[in-house]
Amino acid sequence: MMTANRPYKLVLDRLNGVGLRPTRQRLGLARLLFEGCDRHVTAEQLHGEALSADLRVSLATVYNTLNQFTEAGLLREVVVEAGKSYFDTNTSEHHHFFLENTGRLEDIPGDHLVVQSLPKAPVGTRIARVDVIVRLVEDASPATAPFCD
Amino acid sequence: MMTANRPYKLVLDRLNGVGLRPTRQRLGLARLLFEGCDRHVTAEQLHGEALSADLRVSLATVYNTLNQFTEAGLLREVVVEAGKSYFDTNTSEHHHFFLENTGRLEDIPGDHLVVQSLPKAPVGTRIARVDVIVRLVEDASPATAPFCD
DNA sequence: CGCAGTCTTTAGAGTTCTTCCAGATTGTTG
DNA sequence: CAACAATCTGGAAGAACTCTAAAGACTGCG
Ligand SMILES: [Mn+2]
Ligand SMILES: [Mn+2]
Ligand SMILES: [Zn+2]
Ligand SMILES: [Zn+2]
Repeated sequence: MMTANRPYKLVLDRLNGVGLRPTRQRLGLARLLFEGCDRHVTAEQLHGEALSADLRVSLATVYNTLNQFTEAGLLREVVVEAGKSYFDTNTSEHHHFFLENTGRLEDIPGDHLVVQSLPKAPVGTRIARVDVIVRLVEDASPATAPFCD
Repeated sequence: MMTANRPYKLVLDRLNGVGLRPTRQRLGLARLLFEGCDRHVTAEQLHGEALSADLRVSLATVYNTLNQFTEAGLLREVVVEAGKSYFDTNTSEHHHFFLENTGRLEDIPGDHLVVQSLPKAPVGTRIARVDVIVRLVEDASPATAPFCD
């Protein structure tokens, strides 16, 4: 669209950086994932985007690629609903809003949310990750009188 | 084992309280769920327990019952892994440890954990629930050499 | 009681999401 | 460019549910 080579180079470096062979499919998927702003996608979604972008790739390869990228630390998997995985291009520590109506997953902006006084992990274990999911539902009345919390 | 009637009465009242007809299956499952301490079970697990306890019940009924109990507020569903639901007999507000190795889900004791400065929900939405999952992994090597990032 | 109407259970089929498989293709190395 | 391992692919398989249709269980009423 605006660029043809430079960004290619960037994702190429990223693949090389984690030791994944830069195949046509992986490069294409990586561009879809990493060339824009941060995203939260499902495998089906990404597969659809790939096909729209004329990147021929099977769904199995999309799953393989998402899992490989996750193992390599380029993505992070977020579980919000039984039976559906989201892959997050933002791998830094952060938490999520989940819009139950639409199924959209969004980052909670800034450093708003803080988890305090985490108990220590039981003996023999250590904390691998803390996930906070704030589940949102559509507000009942649209334009109502103000409402005191 | 130790009691035969009294506890039956308790779960019976509980079913009546939420307007669910006290069938053999629902009573049996309710006893397994509510007569001991708080639990976090999957449908398959509970089905296995039911069979062991000589309660003949199909897996479909276990799913139906868990979903009905959840709708009725007797249980709460917790999602920790894509493709697997846990049902929690503790319906009060609390958070969880998830032991990734064993697949066990446990309550975080006391009021240890606090989520602070939750951002306000985006317009048109309201917060339905906040889930915190602390993922634990088996502690690797106890004393390893330090490692610079 | 005895039957009707309604709710519940069930086996098995269907769905959805994801992984596996085995043969074909591609990327890399020399 | 040949050789070989890594990768890709469509379709089959798997896992976790959900639905369907028919049989069975409760309940209220006569
Ligand atoms: Mn995965
Ligand atoms: Mn459910
Ligand atoms: Zn995110
Ligand atoms: Zn719990």
